[in-house]
Amino acid sequence: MVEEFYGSLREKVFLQLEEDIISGKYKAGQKLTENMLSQNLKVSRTPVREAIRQLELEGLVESIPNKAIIVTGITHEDIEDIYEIRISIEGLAARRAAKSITEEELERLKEITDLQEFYTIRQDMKQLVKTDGDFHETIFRASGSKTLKNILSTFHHNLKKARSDSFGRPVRAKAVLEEHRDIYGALRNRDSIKAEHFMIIHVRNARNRLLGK
Amino acid sequence: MVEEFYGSLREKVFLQLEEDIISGKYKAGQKLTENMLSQNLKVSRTPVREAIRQLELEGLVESIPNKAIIVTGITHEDIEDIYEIRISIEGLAARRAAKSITEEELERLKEITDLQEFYTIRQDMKQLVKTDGDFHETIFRASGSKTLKNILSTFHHNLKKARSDSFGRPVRAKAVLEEHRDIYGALRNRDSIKAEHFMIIHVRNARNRLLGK
DNA sequence: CCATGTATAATTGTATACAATAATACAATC
DNA sequence: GATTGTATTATTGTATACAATTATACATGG
Repeated sequence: MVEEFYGSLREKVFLQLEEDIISGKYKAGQKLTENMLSQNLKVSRTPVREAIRQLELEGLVESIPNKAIIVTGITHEDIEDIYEIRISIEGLAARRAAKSITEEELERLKEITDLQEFYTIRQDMKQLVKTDGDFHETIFRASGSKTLKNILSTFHHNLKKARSDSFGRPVRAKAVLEEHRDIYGALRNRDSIKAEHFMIIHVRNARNRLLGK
Repeated sequence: MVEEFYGSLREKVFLQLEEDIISGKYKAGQKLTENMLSQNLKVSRTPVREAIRQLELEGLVESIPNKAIIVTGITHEDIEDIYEIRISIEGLAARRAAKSITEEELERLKEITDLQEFYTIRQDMKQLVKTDGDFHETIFRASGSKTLKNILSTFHHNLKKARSDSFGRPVRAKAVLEEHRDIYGALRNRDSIKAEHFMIIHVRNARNRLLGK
């Protein structure tokens, strides 16, 4: 079943290019042209250009005036950086969320972790990546900080591929589930200290699982 | 003397709108239209749209499909968030920079701090804001981390106005200069521990000077 | 053979025309 | 009077034409 896409062409192009760069279809250093992209994606250059401007700000491409668009991509070092920064600030997001999270958001977290348990048993890696993303996104939205939300959502985007590889073994998925439950429990009790603590541990473990350290 | 602008129209529009939002000319909640902006700035809608997409990613505006562009702006809370996050990660940038900074970049930092001393004596606040920005930008570029550079350059952009207000008194400018010299010295000695330490202190002080805590 | 100038092509930058969508005003109906 | 339907308007979304800039190929002169 093919999933329909209802957004604008620009959004479609943006997501597609992001996917193609993160997945490695377009490799670092590769030169892209607007014509080439608009022909490939069967849209005009206008939505392509708008998408390029956004990718530029995300650091996935570099646009050289009147010359070309160069793919920057996500390097191994970038991933390490992102985890290191996440360790610093995602705990902050959890601490904030413990104070401002709503009952609806807590309900949603519960639903997500239940779903996650279901998919962990089924070993459905694709869905696990999605629920993991949803879990974190709900928390940094609940933090009430636009700045935290902006940074962390970009990070999670850029880690998408790397994380999907990380769910390779069920034992890891189970550890992730337990860590999420710890964080959820702390948020439910509105214990900001524990929420921060568990989140820092979780992100650090996630990094170690991914980078094998 | 009017400063000439040599970049693209899109860049000009982006910087102008960013300035207008950060300075408060366009207030939070205000509705903008592409036509209005293109008429004001005497350019077509194309560069305006591209600029809007970037501002959207920076979180300065919110674009509602087929309806309008709503100004989000920078709130007092956003500024507090930005400083709190900067305290977490700008020290990291300094630590990295201590390891990877080049002789040229060190030379540049020296020039910047010398200039800063000059402007501190002259009490030229406008130039002090600029040199302060240059100092930090040089360091997080020297960190060699694309991710750190991206985040911190956005932060410094968004803090532009707030910081220009903070340089109001010469005693403060002098404190900033001393802190910069400490950081420079640590980087010159490639002492990553001290570089991180002094940077954290500096950002914390900057926040306190700005927010009066 | 190398340097330089020039014409050509490729690419991005901008403007404009038109399409799609959502809001609004207003009339018709109950 | 309230509600619903419809025409109009306003706004964003997309495509295309053209301008400006840069790269490339090639010829020309030393």
